[in-house]
Amino acid sequence: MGVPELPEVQRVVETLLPRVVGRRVQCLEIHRADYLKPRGIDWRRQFQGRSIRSVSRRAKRIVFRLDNDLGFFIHLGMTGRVSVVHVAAPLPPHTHLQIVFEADEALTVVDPRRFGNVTWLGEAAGDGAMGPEPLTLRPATLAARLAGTSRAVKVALLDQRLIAGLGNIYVDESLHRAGIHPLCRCRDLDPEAVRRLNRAIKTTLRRAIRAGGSTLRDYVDANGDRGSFQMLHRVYGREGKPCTACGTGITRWVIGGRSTHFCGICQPAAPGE
DNA sequence: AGGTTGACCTGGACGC
DNA sequence: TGCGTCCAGGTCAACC
Repeated sequence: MGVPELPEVQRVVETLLPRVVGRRVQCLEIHRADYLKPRGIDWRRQFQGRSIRSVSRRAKRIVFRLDNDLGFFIHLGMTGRVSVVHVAAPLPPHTHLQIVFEADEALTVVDPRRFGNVTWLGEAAGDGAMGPEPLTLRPATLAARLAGTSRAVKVALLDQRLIAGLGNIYVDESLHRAGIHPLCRCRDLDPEAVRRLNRAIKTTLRRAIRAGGSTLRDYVDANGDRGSFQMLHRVYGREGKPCTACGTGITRWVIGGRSTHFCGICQPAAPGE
């Protein structure tokens, strides 16, 4: 499991950037055409004679712009990895795409479970349906978006249309830091709780980025380096272990079909739960 | 609208 | 050792 969420994707972008920006594309090696979306794009023609102008992050996407401003993104899904390797190196299993640059180095996309994809954007930004970025989210914006739904906060925070970039790990960690029970209904959160949540999300994500993300099994950045934020997890993956704040055993429930970890003392149930 | 469930995939963990 | 089963979660689709 790698589970690239916002912090992991941020690290991948930071480590990938110096290795690909400004480089001219020599050719594409497409090993699995159905990993590329949408169908019907002539990928080789789009990359003919082009170079990479920029690499950035939008939510969990790695967004590339070519020197003609047309773009594409890589979504790593759950087990996706990117690296820049010499084309003579043995091809790793589950390699779906290689973007070969001059000097025979290739941006290599590997994804065993193929939950990820590479998507052609063209001129579009492609993020119309996505919610705002958590790191720059203002409390009033979060409050307004939460007020529009009665779903459990755990479920809503995983919905990329509400906020884009959080996944299962960082939702659980953020809710614990904010002292909010995962089953709290969004529109029942008072302004003070929303402020705490907004701050908790940012603090959690910033610290995770600083620690290089969470490596549970096999997440690595574009340099092949592992993250260490899993050492700092307060609830995720810690069922039955003592809460770092109060010592109570961490509870694990399935909420919205997702494994959910919380402290029953530090994250009290809302009235009626 | 919100809820629930399953499908997509593979590899690793676990039980017998 | 070796097989079968379960589980992980990002996203989408189906259905109630």
